[in-house]
Order: sequence, then C-alpha cells, then structure tokens
Amino acid sequence: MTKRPRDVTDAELAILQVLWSQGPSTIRQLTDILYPERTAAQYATVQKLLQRLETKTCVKRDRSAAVHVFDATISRDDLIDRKLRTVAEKLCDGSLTPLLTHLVQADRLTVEERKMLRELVERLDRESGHSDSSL
Amino acid sequence: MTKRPRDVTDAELAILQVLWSQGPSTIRQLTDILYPERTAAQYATVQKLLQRLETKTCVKRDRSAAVHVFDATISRDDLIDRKLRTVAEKLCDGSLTPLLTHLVQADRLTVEERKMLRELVERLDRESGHSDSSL
DNA sequence: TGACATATCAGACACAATGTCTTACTGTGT
DNA sequence: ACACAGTAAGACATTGTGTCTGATATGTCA
Repeated sequence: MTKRPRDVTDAELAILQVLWSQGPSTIRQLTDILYPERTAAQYATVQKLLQRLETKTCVKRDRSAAVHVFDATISRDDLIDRKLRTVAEKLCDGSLTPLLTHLVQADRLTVEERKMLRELVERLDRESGHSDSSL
Repeated sequence: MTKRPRDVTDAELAILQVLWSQGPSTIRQLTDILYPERTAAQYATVQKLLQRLETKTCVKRDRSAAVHVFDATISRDDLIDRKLRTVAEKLCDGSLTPLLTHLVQADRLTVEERKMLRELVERLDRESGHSDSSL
C-alpha cells in the first residue's frame, strides 16, 4: 500500500499551508505568495517541492490543462493525526491515550475548554457502540 | 542565538528508553542492552550518541569516577510535551487545544480509553473549584 | 614496573534528506 | 518560426544520522 509516508518537511508544509488556505493553485500562484521576489530559481524550488509532495501523495496534480493545477490531498487534520500517531508510536507504545492524558493535564484548560471537553466526552458516551466516525 | 534544542533522534531515543527503565548507567551497561554483540565499534556508537545527548542536555554525565555514569535529565513525559508542542507550533498556531479536540474526536478511542477520559474530566471538574493542581 | 584490559576522546566516514538552483525540453499563440 | 511561459530532470552544498577507527589515558595485577 502506501509506503512509509515520509514526513512532510518545513518547506513542504509551507506549500501545504498555502494550498489549504487558497485552494487549488498553480506553481506561479504559490511562488508569488511564498517567494515574492519571484525569481526563476524560486519558481523551480516550488516546483520541486510540489513534485516531492506529489510522490508523498500529499498533493494531487491536475495535468489536463497546459498549466498544471495542484491541490492538497491531505488536510491539516490528517497531518495532525499523522504527527500525533508518530509521537505515540515512538513514546507511548503506539497508544494515543497517554497523549490525551498528557494534554488534559499539561494544557492549563480554561473553563470553556473543560466544558467543551466534557461535552465531547458525553457525546462520545451517547454514541458509544459505534466505532465509525471522524474525518 | 539559543540553538533550537535539536530533536532527539531514533538512536538517541533508544538510549533514553534504556536510561528511563534502568536508571543511571555506564556506557558498557547501555551497550550490553542495546547492542548485545558488544563490539568495540558499538561501544563507541553508544558513546557518541551519549555525547550528542549530553550537548542537547538530555542526559547528564557523572565524571567523578573513572567510569562515567550517565542518566537522563529529561523524562519521557518531557519529551512527549516537547513533541506535542512542536506539532502544535507547526500546525495549530502554537495552541495545544486543537490537538486535544483532535484526539478526542479522532475516534480510535476504545471503551476503556473513553472511560478513562471521562474519569479524568470528572476529576478535573471536581478540582476546578479549588486549587489548580496540574501535575 | 610493565603488560594488559578497558576507559575516554577526537574525528572520519557513508549515506540520506533538505532546500536551492541550473539547465534543457515542450507546447501554445501570434 | 519565434518568443514565452510552462514542465522536467537533475546538480549542488549543507546538514543530520548512525557507524566506526584510531589515539590516548587510566586502573589492576603479576
């Protein structure tokens, strides 16, 4: 299946951030935003980053037109999920629960956050029985 | 410019795992556990990793005796915290809350995990009035 | 004391990832 | 046919990572 989805690097993430906020874009558009100097070299840099993102299946490329249009195939939430699972894998024997407890304790939760958390838990309890969900 | 505390690598993490479970150890002891073949080269590898961990201030070295004794200065929980904050920094504008909601929603919570979470929340609710003991 | 085992220390090494850039090729419009 | 804006392929320097080699110090014991 998918081979170890190599981690998204910083420069690649910058591309994704733009795609997430702007939607499908051309290399030109991305370059204009990320490297306003707009040199040919920078254009090529964006191109290379997109190419790598493509092989990582983090973006898809629409080749139907002469000018290709790129879009993210992975959402910010997907990436968060991947990162969290990586941390869990390395430090918590693969379980996400320790991360959860850590956050609940470490993140000085405000009253609202705690309320939100409780509502979430209650909703989960009500839905208990399904293991479908999310995304 | 404070050098960003470079991330702990996989091989370094393996060292930390042993230190966490065994407590203060010598290079020899660590090598015996991590590389049972026990070659001189492997001894040196552990030594190098410890040296790097030392510059990252993740372990401290007791040089008082002829044979140095190493111990972790960072706990597993500290590392988890660092990793989570890194993710939050890059993907959530620095806030840990989105990670929390993600974990709660991202399904995959088993019945026990959900139960544990509920208890955690209830405990937080109970404590919310008086002292704010986070730890 | 000298021999020896075992320490530490400094640094070489191959390999891969990353970010950047150069060059060459392709297709479209006038 | 030409210029132009795009794609494509890959060179490049730098750094990180894991491993290993060699030199040197030190403690133990006959």
